[in-house]
Amino acid sequence: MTSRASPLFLREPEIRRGVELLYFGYSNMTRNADALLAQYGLGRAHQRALYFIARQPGLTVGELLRLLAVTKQSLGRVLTELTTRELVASTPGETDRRQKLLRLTDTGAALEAELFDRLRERLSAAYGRAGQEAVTGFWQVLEGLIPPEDRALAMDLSRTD
Amino acid sequence: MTSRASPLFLREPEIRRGVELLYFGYSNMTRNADALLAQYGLGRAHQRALYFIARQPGLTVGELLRLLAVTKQSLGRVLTELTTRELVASTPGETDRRQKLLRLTDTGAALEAELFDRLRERLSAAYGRAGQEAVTGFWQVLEGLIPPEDRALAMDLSRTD
DNA sequence: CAGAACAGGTCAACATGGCTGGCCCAACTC
DNA sequence: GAGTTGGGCCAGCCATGTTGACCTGTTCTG
Repeated sequence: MTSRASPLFLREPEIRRGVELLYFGYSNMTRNADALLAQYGLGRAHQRALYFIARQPGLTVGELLRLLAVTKQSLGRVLTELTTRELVASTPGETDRRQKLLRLTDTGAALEAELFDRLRERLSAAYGRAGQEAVTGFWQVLEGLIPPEDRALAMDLSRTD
Repeated sequence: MTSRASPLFLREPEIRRGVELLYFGYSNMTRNADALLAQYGLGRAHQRALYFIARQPGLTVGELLRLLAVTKQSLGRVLTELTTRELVASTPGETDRRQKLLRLTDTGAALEAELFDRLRERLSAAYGRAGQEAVTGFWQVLEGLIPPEDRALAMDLSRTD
């Protein structure tokens, strides 16, 4: 079809390679935290919530919903458990008191740090092997995978870094 | 701790950025095929099986198990459905007749192509925006996320490209 | 100020896709 | 002939996603 006119790196084998690497890379990074999660009797859904609350303390339930792109129901379950176990706490919004501003408790923060270490372990090894330039490319491609309308949301997490 | 001595791109904000982009990028790419899968009444597990069978026709059940890193039980369910719906077929191995060499039927291949198009849509847009150099970096980092002992397995898929 | 819109919580019910453990057959290996 | 291996399949469990309905309280708006 159009492949004759496309640059080499846009042809099927190169796309397939990306699909596979993305699959394997993502799986392996996340799998690395599973053993730890199991010790605490938590699942990946809990980890994701902890992660984003750690990343942006004071975010609202609605914001977290948009980030995770799951239903209120799914998130609710996870959030209730995390709150019951005193890993997450919340305070009413200041300007809008309907909102709940989420944050980690000390225990929650400690656990999140431990979980993050498992991710870091993998990712920083990969960064180190590949080098700064490669890391930049890695970011660029991944950023392009996010639909434009969602991009700001995701990028905002790095706002204050 | 050691962060003072590390190159800038190995510090926490850069690692966090990678974690997030990997999460959002992976989610968005795969989500793009969901509507199509739903039309056929299939799930992501089916797509993954179809994908790898398309990628390496004639691979055995055991090889597929290793690639997907799930249990025999989980894969079995998926494979039975795909076979019943005549999307996947198999022939006994030539040297070892216990093995089943998996391949897609014509219908299966057509469906896989359609599914792959959804992935390609996203990924090639991202590749195009980022450029050849970035794509190389993207590959390098992701490759480093795969534990060394599994790397050969994953890389073998690109053998014949 | 009344009513609509919104943030969040919760219920019941269901689907998907992981998992374990056990047990089976047929084929290959020694 | 005995043990190992490739694959299949049973029952049952768990985590996490979904829908749709409905409730409370807060905020916004005419």
